[in-house]
Amino acid sequence: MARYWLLKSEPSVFSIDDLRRAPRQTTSWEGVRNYQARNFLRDDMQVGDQALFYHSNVTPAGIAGIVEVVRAGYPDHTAFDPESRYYDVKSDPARPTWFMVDVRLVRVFPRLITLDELKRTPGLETMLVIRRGMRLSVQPVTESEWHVVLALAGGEPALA
DNA sequence: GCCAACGTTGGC
DNA sequence: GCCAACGTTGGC
Repeated sequence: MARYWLLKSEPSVFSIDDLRRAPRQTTSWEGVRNYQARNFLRDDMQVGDQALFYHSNVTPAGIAGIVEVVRAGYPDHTAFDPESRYYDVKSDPARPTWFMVDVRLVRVFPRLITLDELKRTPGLETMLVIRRGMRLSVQPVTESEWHVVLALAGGEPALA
């Protein structure tokens, strides 16, 4: 049973356009350094799960499209690379602390679904991403929330 | 750039 | 284990 997720990325670091131009429109979701998010990546995300691609720390913030998990959790090797911005001196390759998944672009929405719009949409009242102070960068999304968001995106799928 | 909210660290 | 200090996130 596929699950639904929301993945945050700052577009100045990695945007949905970057993913669209990436080889095979696939990327590793590296650099998550929060334990709760790590647990989702390591333990819960499965091949075939789909995720909303959320642009954070930008005006306006919002959902830009959909990705699909194509590889389940595996160690985030950037934690072992001193040259990486995600290097973590305390992460032991023999017992990795941090994990990542691979995702492939499924769809770019014809327009950004803004955070403000999410907040005003019936059916999304308890969606995690609209919660004040919610910093979790990997979040579960319920099936009903998923369908409401896709209805907002509207129209025919804008395929990647 | 500001700053509130949050997660982590580390002294005790 | 407590909790103040600190660094980061992320909306605005």
